[in-house]
Amino acid sequence: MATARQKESVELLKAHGLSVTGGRKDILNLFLSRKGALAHADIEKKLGTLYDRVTIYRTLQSFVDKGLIHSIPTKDNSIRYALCKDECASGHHHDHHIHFVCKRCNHTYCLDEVATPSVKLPKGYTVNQVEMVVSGVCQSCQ
Amino acid sequence: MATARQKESVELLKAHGLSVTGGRKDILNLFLSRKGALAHADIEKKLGTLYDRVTIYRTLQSFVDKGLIHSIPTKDNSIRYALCKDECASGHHHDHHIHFVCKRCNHTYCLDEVATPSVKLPKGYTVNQVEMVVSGVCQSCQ
DNA sequence: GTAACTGCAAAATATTTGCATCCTT
DNA sequence: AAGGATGCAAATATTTTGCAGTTAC
Repeated sequence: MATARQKESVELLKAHGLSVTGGRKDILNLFLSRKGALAHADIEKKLGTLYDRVTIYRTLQSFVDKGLIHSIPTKDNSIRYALCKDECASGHHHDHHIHFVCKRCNHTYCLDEVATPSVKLPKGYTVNQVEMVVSGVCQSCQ
Repeated sequence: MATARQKESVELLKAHGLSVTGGRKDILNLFLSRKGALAHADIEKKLGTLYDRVTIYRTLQSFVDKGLIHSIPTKDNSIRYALCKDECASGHHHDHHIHFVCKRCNHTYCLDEVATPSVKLPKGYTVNQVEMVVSGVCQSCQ
């Protein structure tokens, strides 16, 4: 299992044009193992002092640039990131799914099975991207 | 005009249980005059050194607490605030409208006339609040 | 071997807290 | 007069930048 994940993360990194290093594997594994979004602070907490805080910043930025993860808008000044699905190309994020934030456990999930509903805007607006964040109580916390 | 707005802001503050001070009137007037959302940094820029940065933080927090403004989730760690409509009670925000962020001018608007579409979540999720942020090009920037 | 990644130090920025003073009610 | 708002100083936290050493390819 751990080995399978190791292989998966290496493949993912390569597929996105990122060189494979220990830090990147570890951080990517966090995303792969934990089905949910992670903020910079979460990653720092999980990995302890294994890597420098700066490295985590730069790693997350590279991941976003190469389309491996996407950021989720929040109301609390702590951007959360989640793995992209295959449709996300480098620098071109298609977040067609909605995000769910649980008020109890504070986890953020990508609900890939729920598509973003379409919106009709007033005349004159060009729509480029739609973000939807739903908050409430998740399955595990009911 | 300026007088009318003065009166309006005083009324609004009182109606929300906030004591009326110069700083609060000035900050609220910014929201009333500029039809769009403001981040902390915007306010600081507009008001110069008139008020301490700390005062702006605390003022915005009071406004949110009392239901005068609401925060809009962003992807860039700079929370933006916008005036609430009447439905927003103290500590109880009903943001039934969607938000629009223009990629050109970077302004954020509340599109009050566009209701948030309803979403159907998988079994087990309780929906509490729905946030929708659309990015694209606004009317003025077309 | 070269380009890219990393850690460390430090700068720049953002946010919070405590306290004394002043203002609103 | 009393409670709350403000300014200032300072503590904390967050993010960015530069550079030298190391590593992936």
